[in-house]
Amino acid sequence: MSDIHAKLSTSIHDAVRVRLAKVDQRYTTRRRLLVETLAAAARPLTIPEIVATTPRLPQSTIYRNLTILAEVGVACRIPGTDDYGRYELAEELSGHHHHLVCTRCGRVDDVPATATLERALDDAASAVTDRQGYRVTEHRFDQLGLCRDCCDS
Amino acid sequence: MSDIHAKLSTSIHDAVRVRLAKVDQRYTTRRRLLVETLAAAARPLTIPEIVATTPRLPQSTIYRNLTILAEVGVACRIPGTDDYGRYELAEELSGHHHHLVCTRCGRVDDVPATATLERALDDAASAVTDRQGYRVTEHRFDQLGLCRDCCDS
DNA sequence: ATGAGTGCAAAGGCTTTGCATTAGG
DNA sequence: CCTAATGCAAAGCCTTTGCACTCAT
Repeated sequence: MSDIHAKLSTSIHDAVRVRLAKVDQRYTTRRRLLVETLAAAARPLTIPEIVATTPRLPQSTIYRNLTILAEVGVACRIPGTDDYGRYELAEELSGHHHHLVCTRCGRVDDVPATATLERALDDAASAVTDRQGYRVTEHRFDQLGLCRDCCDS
Repeated sequence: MSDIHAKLSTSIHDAVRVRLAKVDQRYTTRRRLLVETLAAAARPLTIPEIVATTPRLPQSTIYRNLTILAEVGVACRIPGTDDYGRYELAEELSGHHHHLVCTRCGRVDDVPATATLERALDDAASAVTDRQGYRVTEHRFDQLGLCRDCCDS
C-alpha cells in the first residue's frame, strides 16, 4: 500500500472514530474491518460480497455494524436494481460521486461527479424547492445500462 | 372524468393490451385495475398503498401482475429509501420524469424533467460510455430531502 | 468491573410460489 | 373448451432481534 493510501486510510479511521465517539460507540476491530473493506472497494458492495470478503465476520455483525455506521454518517446504503442492499462509504468520507448500475447483473460502480453536471443538478434542485415545497438536501444520479462484462457476453 | 383523461386512459389501455398480447398474456380485469390505479396516482405507489386502493385484489395478485406488467414494459419498480417496493407506469407510457424522495417518511413524488437538465444528464451519459465501458441506456435522477409535510412537522 | 460489542440462532416482514379453482378468448 | 389467471395459504429470502458471552475502557 502506498503512502498516499496509508494516509487516506488513517484520516478516514480518525473521522470514523470521532463520529462513533459522538454517540458513545467504540471503534472496534470489526467496525474497522468493515470500513477498510468499504474503502478498498471503490464501489458499493452487497452484503453477500462483504460476507465473502470478510469470512471472520458473521452476517449479524455485518448487518448490525453497517446499520450503526450508516447512522453516524460513515456508511450509506444505496438502492440498486436487485434484492440486495449495497453499502459504501458515506460521500463525506469518499467524496461525491454518482453510480453506474448494470441492469443485467446488478453490479454498481462509482463514477466521479463533474462540475458542470453538478451545476445542472443543483439548478434542478432549487427549481424543485421553489415549486413543490420539498427541501432538497442531496441527490442521486444513477446511470443504468450494461457493464463492460454484460456488454460483451 | 374529463374527456382528456378518458382519451388518455384509452390510449394507455390499448398500449398495454398490445404489449401483453406480444407475450400471449391477457388484459384481464385485475390488470386493468392496476394500470388505472398507477395512472391515477401520478407518483410511485407502494404495494401497501395499492392494496389499500384496490381492496378487491389480494396481495398475491397485485405482486404477480405488477411483476408481469413490469416485464412487458408497462410498469416499473423504483427504489426508494425504505423497505417497500414502489411501482409506477413505465416512462414510455407516462413520460420521462424524475423523483423527489422524502428521506423521513419515504414518500416519492414525480417531478417533470426539464430540457436543460436532460441535456446535462445526456452529456454525462456519453462521457461515461466513453470512459468506463458501460453502455448507458437510461438514467435515474432522484432528489432527496423533506417533503412539505415533513418540513412542517 | 461494567457496559458496549459480538455470535448464534430464531423471529420478522416483504415478496414469491404451489395448487386447486375460476374466468377469459 | 382449454389454457391463462386468480386466490388462498405456505414457503423463501434478506434482514433484524433476543440473549448469553466476550471484550474494551
